[in-house]
Amino acid sequence: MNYWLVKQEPDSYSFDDFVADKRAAWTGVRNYQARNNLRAMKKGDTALYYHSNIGKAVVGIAKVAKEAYPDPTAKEGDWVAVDLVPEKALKRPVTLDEIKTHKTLSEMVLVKNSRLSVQPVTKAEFDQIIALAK
DNA sequence: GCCAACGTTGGC
DNA sequence: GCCAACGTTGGC
Repeated sequence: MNYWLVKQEPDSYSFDDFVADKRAAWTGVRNYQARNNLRAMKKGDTALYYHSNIGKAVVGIAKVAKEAYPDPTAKEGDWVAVDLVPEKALKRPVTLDEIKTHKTLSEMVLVKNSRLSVQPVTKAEFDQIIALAK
């Protein structure tokens, strides 16, 4: 089981929207690194849901419901999408500020390469985020 | 709203 | 194949 972090601007698709939909096709990724991460996702993997720009916090947890398939929104090029389902909202969002101040989390891709929209997360990082959310 | 960081594009 | 120019992202 692997851990991931997906990023979304709450203005365009918040975690609440996601929960209301019960399932989302994660389409529109047009970055090679992010695409490779999508490809590496396995059904049942866990992903943190991060709100960029507004909030700047991890707000929820999602599960991979369907592994990578060709992105239907891509007219050309070799792009993929996955399907995600919401698992649960965190009791308390874990903000980017907090993440930066924690030693275990300061090496996260989120901090090092903030622009990557689909990123791997280590188990240690994941566990720490969950602990902080309580 | 600004701007730094990064990725992509295109001229050479 | 290099690198300058450009566009986009996202933190501030």
